[in-house]
Amino acid sequence: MKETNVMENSLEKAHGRFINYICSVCDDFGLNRFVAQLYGVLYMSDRPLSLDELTETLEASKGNVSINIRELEKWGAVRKIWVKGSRKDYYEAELDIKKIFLSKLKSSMQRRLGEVSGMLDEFNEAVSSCGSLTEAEKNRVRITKDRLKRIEELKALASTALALLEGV
Amino acid sequence: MKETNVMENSLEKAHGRFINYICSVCDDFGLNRFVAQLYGVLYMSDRPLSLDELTETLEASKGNVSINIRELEKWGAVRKIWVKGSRKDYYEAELDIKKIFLSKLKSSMQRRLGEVSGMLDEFNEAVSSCGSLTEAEKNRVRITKDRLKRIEELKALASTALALLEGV
DNA sequence: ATATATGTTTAAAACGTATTAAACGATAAT
DNA sequence: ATTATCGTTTAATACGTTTTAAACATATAT
Repeated sequence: MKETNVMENSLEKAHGRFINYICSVCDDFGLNRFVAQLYGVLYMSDRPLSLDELTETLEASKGNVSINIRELEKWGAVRKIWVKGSRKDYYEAELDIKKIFLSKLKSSMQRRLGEVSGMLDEFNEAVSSCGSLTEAEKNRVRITKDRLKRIEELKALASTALALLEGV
Repeated sequence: MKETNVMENSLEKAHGRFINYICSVCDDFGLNRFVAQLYGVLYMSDRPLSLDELTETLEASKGNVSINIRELEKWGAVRKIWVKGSRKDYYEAELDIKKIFLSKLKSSMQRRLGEVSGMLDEFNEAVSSCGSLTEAEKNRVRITKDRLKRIEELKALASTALALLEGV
């Protein structure tokens, strides 16, 4: 056996382990494992790969590759590359994982903060629009107000945390 | 219609919206929606609730409640409360959501960092244990080394970020 | 113009996870 | 001791998501 085969094999094995790793990170965030596999292959590749090559490497249908590579594109995790003399689409990985992560975090955070604001408004309206109450009812309102305050604080905290992370 | 019913209804509606909200946050992190519902009900409750009450409120089977409430307990998101004169288990929510989030983040981060270390070791071994290579092979090794360096940096970054978050 | 190469869409199948109902075990009340 | 009350476990089911294969659309080469 040639020595270079040893390298190929052990490198391949390590690449496989890397892909497994980011798959399980994807699991943690409720993301499709296949996008992780796509990204992993591209991240470790020394050149842009075509859909065909990805289909072959990952032994998946081209429909599956097509759908999920565009998902990655939306996140800015991969980008389409034009290759001279070829009609195919080629993709390469964005190598700055922190950038990908933060941009995704930022956009979802913004949506979330908006949702929380709407929710808090609804709560405040519900709480403020009530007149004479029994003791038990007063207690429920008191508790709800306390929870509102906590969520309000949490919301502020989330903004701060995001700003901090961007600065790291 | 009594004015207090208005309060009950609008409060209930707002609580429902809150639960929907944290359900969708759970989705973002790949968590079971039902744990969010359980937590939401307890978070908004003015007293500890029994498994029976949770079963009834959420119209779920007691097996389901049993399994998922223990999941929440593991995360420190709810705690069991002893109620005098009752044989039932009662639960109340941990109200400090930041604390729950960080403790979960911390433990999973620690596991992850360990995994990354193991992975990097494997890579370094694979890369270093190869002698004479063709030009193409040299290139693959060069790329792999570059990716290793990036992951290494990311790992350090993650530690820093976690420490920062804890300080917020 | 036609055929070929490519990426996308879609309806059906495969798959994994969540949920249930029922059996079970343990504890406390009678 | 027996019965009633709880919580847990488990095997089967329901459910949603992912994946596929095939039809489709589009563009390029011949």
